[in-house]
Amino acid sequence: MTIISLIKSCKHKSHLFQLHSFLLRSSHLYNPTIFLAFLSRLALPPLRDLSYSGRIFSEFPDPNVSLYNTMIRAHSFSRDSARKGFHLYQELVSSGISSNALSASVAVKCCTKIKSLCNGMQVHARIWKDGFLSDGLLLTTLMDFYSYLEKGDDAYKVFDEMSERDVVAWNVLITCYTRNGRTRDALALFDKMTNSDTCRPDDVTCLLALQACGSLNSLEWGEKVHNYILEQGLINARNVCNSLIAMYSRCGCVEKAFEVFKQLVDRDVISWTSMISGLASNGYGRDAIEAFKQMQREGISPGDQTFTGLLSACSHSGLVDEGRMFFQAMSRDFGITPNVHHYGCMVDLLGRAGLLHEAYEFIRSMRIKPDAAMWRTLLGGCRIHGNVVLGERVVEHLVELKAQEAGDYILLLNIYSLSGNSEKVMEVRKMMKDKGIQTTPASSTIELKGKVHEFLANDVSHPMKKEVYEMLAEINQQLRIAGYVAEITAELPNTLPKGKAYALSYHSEKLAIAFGILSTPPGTTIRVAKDLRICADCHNFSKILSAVYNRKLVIRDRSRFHHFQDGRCSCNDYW
DNA sequence: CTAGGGTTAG
Repeated sequence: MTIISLIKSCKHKSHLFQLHSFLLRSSHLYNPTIFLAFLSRLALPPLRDLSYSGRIFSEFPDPNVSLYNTMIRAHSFSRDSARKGFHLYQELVSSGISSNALSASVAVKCCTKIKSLCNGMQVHARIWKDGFLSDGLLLTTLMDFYSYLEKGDDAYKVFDEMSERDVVAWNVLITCYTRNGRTRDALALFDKMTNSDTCRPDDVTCLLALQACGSLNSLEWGEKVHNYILEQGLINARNVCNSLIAMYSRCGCVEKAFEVFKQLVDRDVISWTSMISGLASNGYGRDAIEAFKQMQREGISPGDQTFTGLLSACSHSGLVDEGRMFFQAMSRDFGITPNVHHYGCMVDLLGRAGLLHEAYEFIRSMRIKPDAAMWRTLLGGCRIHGNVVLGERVVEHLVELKAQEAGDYILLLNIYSLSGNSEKVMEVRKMMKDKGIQTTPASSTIELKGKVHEFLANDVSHPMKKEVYEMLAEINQQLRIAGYVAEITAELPNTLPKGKAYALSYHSEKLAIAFGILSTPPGTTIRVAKDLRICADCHNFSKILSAVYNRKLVIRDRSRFHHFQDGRCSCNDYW
């Protein structure tokens, strides 16, 4: 008994090693209970040592289920070892030792890590055979497995067949919805839980709901969840507060995010990172940098995502020198090796600032292989600065990666169009047609009374389409009086027979804005989220609209926010 | 016979 508590109290691997030789000498190690305690300490985090524990496990004369389970679990923590974990499970199953529900649970976990549907289904079949289907914990793991592999229907099926469902099972179901593009259903589920008396939302449920609100740009929903959190006294949970900060930031309300941040007493890296990223994406680059400095003064060390936020702050605000400095400091002073996101921010930073060749050289000098997203970022820079030569070269890289998408050709098209090369524009158009490149229409969403309305480019599906189009015509007229001229760029993928200017006025964001003007009283801020990048014309349109209609307008792009007010935009020339 | 397993925010 004392030996087991001794094992449990080991804080360092070296202590465990010392203990190991003692246990060997005193032959305590052949006691299965003691051996299990020792193995668990050595194989599981925080002291996890796979090779050492693997060796003593394989040397143990007659391993039992628990020892196997511990080893399988030990392998389930990382992608690299999870395959081995699954093999151990197979070994266990064929060894004649009877496996239990826990064995299946940790095996499923391994399958999730290696993303192997077929292995997971094998385990599922075994669970069925062994009659473990009444084990809630095991089924929750299984649900998470299907959800992670984007097999939503299979996850729902498991949920359906569960006899008892606790909060965690519900939470996994919500996660499954958000992961598989059913964000609105996730919120509906949250609602259902608040009204049920059997399964009330806990902190994790709230955090998942907030995540959904953030991705839908649904401020009203977010506030509703916030109220629920206050009512239930969940506001003291740090994970909930951190999610609130992220939600408000993602809805374009940095002020509210900051309020939550201020009231949070024990801020961790995630709190700071959320705040920094929120400030960054909303155009407060300098404040993001200040926050970063304050964070260090308070003794919180930054993580890799903190730098992603910080570098994107620099790129969105055009702070080139600062960005370069932080990028260097990151590995030099903080020991964080740059990842794709960091490199991407730097390419964006240099590209937006017009240092296109430097950006190109930067990509070539990277220690990782550039992915399509990286080249696309540079292509965006070429688009802003109208660099045809480099743009063509970048597209070649994308072709080489076999990753060209419709959006890439559209960007190239824009670049040609900007330089007035209409022949090339036609050529690209033809090429897209020949290659059969499908363009999915852009989408913009706007929330009204808790309901999210979606508009596509040239949309005719909305129930209020007639009013919306009439409103847009009226807005166009009003804006023209104020000097708005539709900018003819070739942004639109789907060319309509009636010509560009026509098509241009039916961009999805304009429809959403018209709907917003139509259905909210004057003075209400209009919040629109768009899945792609806002185009120059819509940007200009929004600027003038904010003055003429005296409205605040917040548009969330695929990467950032545009706050329009009094004829100006928060991002100035860096659109 | 013990113990040991599930969701989660940047």
